[in-house]
Amino acid sequence: MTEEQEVFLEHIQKKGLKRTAQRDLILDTFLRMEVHLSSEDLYRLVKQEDPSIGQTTVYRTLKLLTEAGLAREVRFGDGLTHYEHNYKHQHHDHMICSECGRIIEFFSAELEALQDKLAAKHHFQITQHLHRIIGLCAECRRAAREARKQETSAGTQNRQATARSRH
Amino acid sequence: MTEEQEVFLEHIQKKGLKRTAQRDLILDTFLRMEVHLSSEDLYRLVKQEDPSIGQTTVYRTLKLLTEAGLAREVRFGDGLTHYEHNYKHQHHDHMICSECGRIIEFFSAELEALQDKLAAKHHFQITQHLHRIIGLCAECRRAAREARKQETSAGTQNRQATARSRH
DNA sequence: CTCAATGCAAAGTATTTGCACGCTC
DNA sequence: GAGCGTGCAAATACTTTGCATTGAG
Repeated sequence: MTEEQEVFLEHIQKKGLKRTAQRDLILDTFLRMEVHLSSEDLYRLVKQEDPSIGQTTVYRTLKLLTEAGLAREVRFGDGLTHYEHNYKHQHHDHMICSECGRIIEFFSAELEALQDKLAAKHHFQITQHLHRIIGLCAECRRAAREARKQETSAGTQNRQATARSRH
Repeated sequence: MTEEQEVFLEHIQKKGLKRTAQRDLILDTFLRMEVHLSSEDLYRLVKQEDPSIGQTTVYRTLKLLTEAGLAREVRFGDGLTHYEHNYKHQHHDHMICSECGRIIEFFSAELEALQDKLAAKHHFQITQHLHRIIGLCAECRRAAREARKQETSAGTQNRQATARSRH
């Protein structure tokens, strides 16, 4: 019995809910994956193990895990709700490559501290935060550079620079 | 003719599109509002002026404004896409009160610089970023404190502390 | 034996798309 | 006049809800 499972059971009991095979399976599958999952992703995985399980149960269980503090909702702006671990996992934020979709996780104590300072200035009490940086990852930058080089050497006139607004 | 309108026209022309009364009206209405608007919000406003306008046109025009660099999409996690000004408006981020929904805009050069530093460390080229802090605003904190005081003075036993995980 | 949980289907929401007609350029 | 723009309705995509049945405590 892992610590997470204990946390889950405790939450279940405190709320007068029931332990079921489906919830156990969904939790285990969720715990096994170390990356962000959408409900859909998790549903597919869980279905491999128990094809009779319903999409709805996955949705409901993910909400439950979030309540229990085991998972945390993350929205990347693609319209899907993703979930990631939230129990004894150090908080981190994300850089998302708009070209290849790669997600880089990062953490900065300095950034967290600065954030606390900003919140204090506005007498704001932080519960949660979300920091998402979108751009090009190292690899896609290299690819873009190469493509540009090729084009130039091919003799075509230069197009407008590829710089974009930085927000 | 405001600068924004010129930017819009230029974009329209560059893409071989056409200027229409609807687009003008939507742009004007958008420019007049200084706060975040969802498509729905803007649709309602625009409809007051021209009841024959369609929801779809508002959606399409907002995409157009975003392309032209006049608007920027913001998702607050409520499932709606909001739009805010993006032309010659200093970039800012948001603190959102989970109690009353109030949105506090903030900007910190220090934070922006730190962010650039972190991106550089990962050889990441920033295009865009989103920083959202969720919690309680000053007013709702005060209200919560008062409520707690009342409860205590009423003689009921203390419940568990209201501290939440800070992520 | 009671009440919560499940799975299905249907409903909801937010947004996009197909299409016939209308209007810019 | 050619082709984009518009509004409507229908389609889509994700998530939630109603309900009868099943199952845990």
